[in-house]
Amino acid sequence: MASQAADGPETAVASRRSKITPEREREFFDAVLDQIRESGYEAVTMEGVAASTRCSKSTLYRQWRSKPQFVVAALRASRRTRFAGIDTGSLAGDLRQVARAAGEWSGKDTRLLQALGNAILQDAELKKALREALVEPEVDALREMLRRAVERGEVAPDNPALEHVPAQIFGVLRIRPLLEGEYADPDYMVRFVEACVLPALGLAP
Amino acid sequence: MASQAADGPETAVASRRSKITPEREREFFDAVLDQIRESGYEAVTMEGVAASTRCSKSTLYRQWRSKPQFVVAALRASRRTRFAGIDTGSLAGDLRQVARAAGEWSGKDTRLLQALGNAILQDAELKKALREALVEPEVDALREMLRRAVERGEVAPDNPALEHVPAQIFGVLRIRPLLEGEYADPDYMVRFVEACVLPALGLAP
DNA sequence: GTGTACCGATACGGTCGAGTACCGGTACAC
DNA sequence: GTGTACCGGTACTCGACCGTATCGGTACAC
Repeated sequence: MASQAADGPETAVASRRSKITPEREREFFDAVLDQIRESGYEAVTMEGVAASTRCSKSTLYRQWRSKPQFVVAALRASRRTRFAGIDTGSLAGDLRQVARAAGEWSGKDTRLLQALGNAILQDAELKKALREALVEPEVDALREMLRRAVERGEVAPDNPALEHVPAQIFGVLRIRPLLEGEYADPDYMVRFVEACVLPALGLAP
Repeated sequence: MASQAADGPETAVASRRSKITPEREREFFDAVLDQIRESGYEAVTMEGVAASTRCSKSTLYRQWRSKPQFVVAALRASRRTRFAGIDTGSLAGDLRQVARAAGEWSGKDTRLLQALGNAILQDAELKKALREALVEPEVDALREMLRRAVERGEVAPDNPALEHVPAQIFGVLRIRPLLEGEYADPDYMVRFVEACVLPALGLAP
């Protein structure tokens, strides 16, 4: 936020005549997110990030006013849409692809979600950034798939399972480490979609 | 752990000739869990707990060696089985009861789970205590219901949705705050069970 | 070549909380 | 009544980390 200027689509920091290249900025962001995944939000220190990227603490504080703002910037810059673009022609096919993709990045993203744990309960800005980076783009993409399926007549528009598809998929991703001690992998996610999501939508596997 | 003796089924602290009654101990545990829910594990201080229960920090450190061990003891003492005892005669009835019960305590327990966030990634003892207190008893009770249903012939023993029922229910509980901004309530949970869990098991609502 | 402005390094002030030590008071045992 | 052992209160040590200040070095502009 502090690093975003309203003067064009160029990268954030370049507009402040900083010598930090976008690639260098990416290194900072990757480093802080990695450390969050490893040690949790509270345990991450600006000194640790500075050390691991071989820059000085001053540099980080010059670009971002505080630790929360730094992390928020890192999250915003990591916004991704991994489900967008999936369109196999059938809902079952789409959801299998979603399951595979979700299983691929489950370890990294679920861990990040978990490691930010109580931090997002305390910091509304952080929570918003997390939702916009990791959750909303994917939910939107899922809803778009479901809309297409309804349009094609694969699923009745009033099927009550429709609204729960995102919760089913993200919920299982999130909870599996706690239930079974390991992150959800692509095979597991495909089995889950075929065993639970598709039948609830009235689609035979 | 430090407060558990192997000399009988009596309460932990009494065996150490402490003047802390079990009721008083319960106050300590409730206080620390409440503060965790409110501020997160890292932000909870022994001083804060002592102040809110009008005891001294010394007392807490006399009974429990450190903050992690204190929290672990509080979790162990809060072990509950809210699903055990549900037996309506049909799986659909059982799962509706489960949904209602889960919706009731969802706010408190989901919040606790979230607030312990990254702490359980760092402290294996804490993670174990949390699983044993909040997760395993309920999962066991669920599995027992499903076993009875299979025995009654309501569900085919090889139905692939069987193994995913706990993940579906706990997953949705856990993820809803992030997706929709509010905890799952009993009505929502019942709708979810009827729209997704029962159909996947081949049971018409 | 000179100025400017950012870089890395380091040192510093301030805050906060874990865990310890010590104190006087008091309840209970015998 | 005397001893023992725990209680609450407070003061303390110690370490960690946020955020600031300062300084010499250096790349780029012109």
